[in-house]
Amino acid sequence: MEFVERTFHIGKISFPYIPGYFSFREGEGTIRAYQKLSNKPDLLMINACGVTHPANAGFASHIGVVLDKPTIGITKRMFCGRAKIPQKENEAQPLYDGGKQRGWLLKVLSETKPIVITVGHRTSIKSCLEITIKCLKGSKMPEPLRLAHRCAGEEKKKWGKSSGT
DNA sequence: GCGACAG
DNA sequence: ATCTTGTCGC
Repeated sequence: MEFVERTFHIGKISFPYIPGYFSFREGEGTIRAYQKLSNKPDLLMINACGVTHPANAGFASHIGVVLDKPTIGITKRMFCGRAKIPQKENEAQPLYDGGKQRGWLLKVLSETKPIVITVGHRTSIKSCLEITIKCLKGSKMPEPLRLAHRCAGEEKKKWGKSSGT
């Protein structure tokens, strides 16, 4: 795995942060940034929920449908669903919501809380976990998300207050 | 029933 | 997300 390209978008936020309604706040900016990519990826890792959502369609799922692209949703804490908490490093526990498994809790590092991995769009329970694990590179969060987050921070510093992660 | 609640 | 001191590990 190696870095290929990065793009970003700066615009005015026109919707407040309301858990459950991410798409309205960050949808446009995310799509704009995606459209600027010269190399379109085969899959998107989104820092938000997938199908573990009150409407079974969190931001990761929503963006996957809009862009017609497979997605995986990864967050630092659960929004919906129930799961046993993995204690041992490398341990994964199934995350259930709406009567079926929709993701995992993965204890990446022994000293930090597990990350939440959820099916977004056109990915499976099995593939979302496998792909995420393949993207781990020593940090709690998978490398693509870590780099994207760092990139956002850099641009934010250059342009001042105006973005949204 | 109440509190908590992806970024 | 944002603010923000001191502390810990590679």
